[in-house]
Amino acid sequence: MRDPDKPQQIIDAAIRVFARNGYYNSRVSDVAREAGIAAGTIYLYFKTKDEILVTLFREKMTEWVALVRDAIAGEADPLEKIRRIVALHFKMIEEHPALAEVLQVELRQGHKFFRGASAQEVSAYFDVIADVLREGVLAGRLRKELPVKVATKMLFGAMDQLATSWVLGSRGYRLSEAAEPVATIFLKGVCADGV
Amino acid sequence: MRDPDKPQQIIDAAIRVFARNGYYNSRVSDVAREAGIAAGTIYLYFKTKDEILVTLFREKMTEWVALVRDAIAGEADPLEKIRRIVALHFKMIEEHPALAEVLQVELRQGHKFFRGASAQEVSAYFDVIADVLREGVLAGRLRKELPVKVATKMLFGAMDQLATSWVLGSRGYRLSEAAEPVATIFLKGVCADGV
Amino acid sequence: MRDPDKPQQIIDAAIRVFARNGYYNSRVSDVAREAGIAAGTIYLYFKTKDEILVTLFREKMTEWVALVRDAIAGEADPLEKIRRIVALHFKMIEEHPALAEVLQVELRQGHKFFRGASAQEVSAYFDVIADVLREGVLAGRLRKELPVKVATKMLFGAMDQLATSWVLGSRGYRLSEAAEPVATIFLKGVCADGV
Amino acid sequence: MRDPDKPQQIIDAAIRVFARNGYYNSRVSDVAREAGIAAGTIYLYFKTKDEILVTLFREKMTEWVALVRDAIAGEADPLEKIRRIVALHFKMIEEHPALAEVLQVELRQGHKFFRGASAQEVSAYFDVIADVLREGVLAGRLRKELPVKVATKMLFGAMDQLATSWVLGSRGYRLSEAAEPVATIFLKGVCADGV
DNA sequence: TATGAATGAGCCTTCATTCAT
DNA sequence: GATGAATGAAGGCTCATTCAT
Repeated sequence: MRDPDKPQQIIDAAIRVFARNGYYNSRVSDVAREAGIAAGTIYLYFKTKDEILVTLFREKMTEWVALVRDAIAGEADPLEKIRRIVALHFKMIEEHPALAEVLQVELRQGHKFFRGASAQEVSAYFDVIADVLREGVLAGRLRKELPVKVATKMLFGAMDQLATSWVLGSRGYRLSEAAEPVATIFLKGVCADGV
Repeated sequence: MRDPDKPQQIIDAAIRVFARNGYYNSRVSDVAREAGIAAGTIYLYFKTKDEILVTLFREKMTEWVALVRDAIAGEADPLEKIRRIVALHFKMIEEHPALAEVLQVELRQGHKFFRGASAQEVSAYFDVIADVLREGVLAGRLRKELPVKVATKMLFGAMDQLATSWVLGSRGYRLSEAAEPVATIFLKGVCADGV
Repeated sequence: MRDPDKPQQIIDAAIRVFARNGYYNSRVSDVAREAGIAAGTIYLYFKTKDEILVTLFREKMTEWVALVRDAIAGEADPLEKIRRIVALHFKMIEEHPALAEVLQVELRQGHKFFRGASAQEVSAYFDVIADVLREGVLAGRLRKELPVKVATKMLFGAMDQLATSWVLGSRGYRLSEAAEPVATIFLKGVCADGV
Repeated sequence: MRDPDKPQQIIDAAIRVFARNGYYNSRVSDVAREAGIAAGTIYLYFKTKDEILVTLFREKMTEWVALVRDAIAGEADPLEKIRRIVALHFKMIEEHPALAEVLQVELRQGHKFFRGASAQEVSAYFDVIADVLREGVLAGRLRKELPVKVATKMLFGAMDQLATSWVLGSRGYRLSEAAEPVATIFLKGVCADGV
């Protein structure tokens, strides 16, 4: 009989509130007010304030990774896959800036929560990228001796920084426009020489 | 304010404490204990807990930028300048992991403090990189139509992600070893075609 | 209020729960779960949590006193009556230790509830004892100048302490075995000299 | 530098507050106000609210037992010792009714705190009484086959009940007046026959 | 009548900051 | 200047009670 939509409503409210003020500067009662419920109600669905953040993080990251996987599933060309990942990454940030803000900031907080608690979800995204890169190497499209792990982090870091600048900045431009140059530069950097 | 070393001692203690527990999970009394002084003494040098963080951030970022500027001052080749920046970035992270942890995490916090409070210092580092890239473009070493701002963020993001992974991870390898591949991939990505 | 058994079920559940955790450390929902009903249902039969305790107390004390009265009704000898009271007191404790625990502890709480709320029921038990003692005095079996009120409290206190020790202790012996020595010592203490 | 009188002041305030409202109906801030300090200050001296109660209990019980031991130390006659214990017990209750109320009520709470936490202090008082009774038996003043443990609990229970009635009642008489009859009845009950 | 999700007042505890010494 | 005891506002969480179903 417990409302199955409540947890989602609470998480969505939390995303907005945490994005606005940061996790530590948000009160549980703020999240409740934003969700249009009483503070006590939150504790019917989450044991602690921390759990809201961890759940939020896991859920969204899992969705995100699934979405990316789907988006590249039908594509054969590894290079094109990379282009799609970058485009999708920026598109998602643009459409969910509040979520982006929370994930990016709190992901870095690292401490407590994400060391372990969500290492799985984060590394899943890294795996998606790394898999594509390995695929490209095997297909001869990327440099044979490419250090995949390093390149993976570079691509993620590059996307993440563009996203962060946009999210924390004035957003006076379309982030999506950066997708093509980012992909191009990265791919040029990792491509096999004769390609 | 007789003792001119106190503020520095406090900041150094704060770096260690904040790196260990994060800003919000650190108490002012923790910083005091780490610095070997009484909690009240901190308030002779800093007005609030926040001010410790802001001061810390500004000071260290300023030092950092000056260091980087110096390191590339004597070098004419823009490509080599980039290689030096990457190498120095990783070297500094490796030598001051606690500081790195604080800067990286809190830089992302963005909110309150760094929106404005330290935008100047951060953007100074971006400027260093962007200047080198523009130099490279003018010299014909980098692509003529290179979107410098994007490339700047990409390089910073790539370095920052490598650094973050290393800092928050088990540190079971030398971060410096990543400098060469990172620089190489990036430079390949931004180089003028015939180079 | 259709179901006439519910209040009783709730009270019985409350006895077990309160005995286990104490009144203040028991939740209404604990009592509900123990009774196999929903928390809200309790409020169909009791106005507040306090009322459960007061009702429980009154009901059980009334039963208790009636039982004691019955047990000594057919006995003519006042001394034998005292022996029976002691034996019965210990027997009841032994058979209903959970109830005993609740009554003894909460009886002492005194505050709020029992100052007045249940003074009647408690004093009824004292009255039973006092009546027997007065009877014994009149019959010349007990000391003529016996301070009946004091003696009443002494006997009750003695029984109660034996019971408490047993209830809160490891219960590694039969409380009933103490009935004879307790009665004997008390009666020796209050008997008329020549008897 | 920490004020060595504060813990005592807090405990004394707690005694008054707990006596007035009971432990569970008292707020830490009530104790603070009664002590004339800020609520937070209490936590400089006690880790939790529970600790106040436990400390209070231990400290007072230890003092109490020491006082009783001293009072009978100079007396040779076991019977007279009993008389002194009873007189002192009532005198102390009369002089410190708030303390008495707290000890008596919370002693019965049994749960959590006093099962073990203070078993030592309580049993020390029982030991004092039991020792005197054994002494009396050996001296031939009390019945040879007297069940000392039972008699000990009886005497304690009798005194405690008189005290409780007085403390929780209207106190319209002097509790000390009950000392003589209580001692007399008890001693008559346990005395060797020919005495 | 029975349910249990929802409510929100209430309380313990923490900790940045102050200030008397 | 340096100290650290004291302050008290703030917030996470609990749980008795209500009420829509």
